[in-house]
Amino acid sequence: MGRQPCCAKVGLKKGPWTAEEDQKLVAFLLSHGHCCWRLVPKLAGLLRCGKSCRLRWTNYLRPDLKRGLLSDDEEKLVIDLHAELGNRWSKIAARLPGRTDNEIKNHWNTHIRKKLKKMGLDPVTHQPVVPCATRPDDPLENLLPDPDHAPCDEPPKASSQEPTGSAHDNEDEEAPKQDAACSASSASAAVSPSSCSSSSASASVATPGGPDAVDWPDSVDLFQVDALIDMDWASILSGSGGGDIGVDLFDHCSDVAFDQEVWM
DNA sequence: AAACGAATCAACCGCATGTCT
DNA sequence: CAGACATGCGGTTGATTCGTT
Repeated sequence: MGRQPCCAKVGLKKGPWTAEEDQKLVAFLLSHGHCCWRLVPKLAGLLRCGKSCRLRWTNYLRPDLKRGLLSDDEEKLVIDLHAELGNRWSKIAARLPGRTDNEIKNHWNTHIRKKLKKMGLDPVTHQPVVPCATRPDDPLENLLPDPDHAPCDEPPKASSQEPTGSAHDNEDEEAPKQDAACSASSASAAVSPSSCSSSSASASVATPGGPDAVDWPDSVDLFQVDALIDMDWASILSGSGGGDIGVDLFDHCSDVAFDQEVWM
């Protein structure tokens, strides 16, 4: 049997999220945390699949997200970590509190890669680029002005990505638990550890961020969010009797001065 | 001011992995 | 142990924004 698609695709919305959808999702997650993402859209009253909700929360709505360009220090760290870990964006993001794997991946592809190339470094191996002329077997590529697409710029994957299994096996041991707990790729982890959420959250609030930065009100207590994430879902669901969870989704939002207008 | 191309980034897709029964 | 299912991850796409002509 093939696996079920992540959601019954029929009737589910795709594409950019509206402010109203964001509001529903945030209100729901702040009130109840999440148990299984598949149920979140249903319970929050969203016509989205759980995957989409998770992604939206992880990459955009989480209260501890920093917004805006990576600082020089962060960029340096990303480069170092990439040299160490390869394209393991989630692992890299885990070492940068308040940053998401998607954000780092995008930043890498749009900014850092170019920078490294300008510096004459191979963005994959982090070694000085070997001139294509040394590869006479591919005359067509040698004509390309942009090394981006030249094969000589793309060494065998194994050279930079860890040899299958090895790095994968080690990385979790190498990464301190604390850092892992700050993982940007896990919504629950992202808001739960007090050590990182408190620091990164304050940073995110303080950071001017991009124009569309999610401006979380100071009154959002991330420790409280932490607790919410770990709520007793069994009881919530058993009392829900299906779609109706018996809780006003926006009930708790007065506490956090929830205002989507302000965010956007 | 309009048209065009490049750059950016949010979101999607499919596969991998972990967990449960 | 195998199959089903949920979640996580990395690659890719496409809409939007920005800069240049």
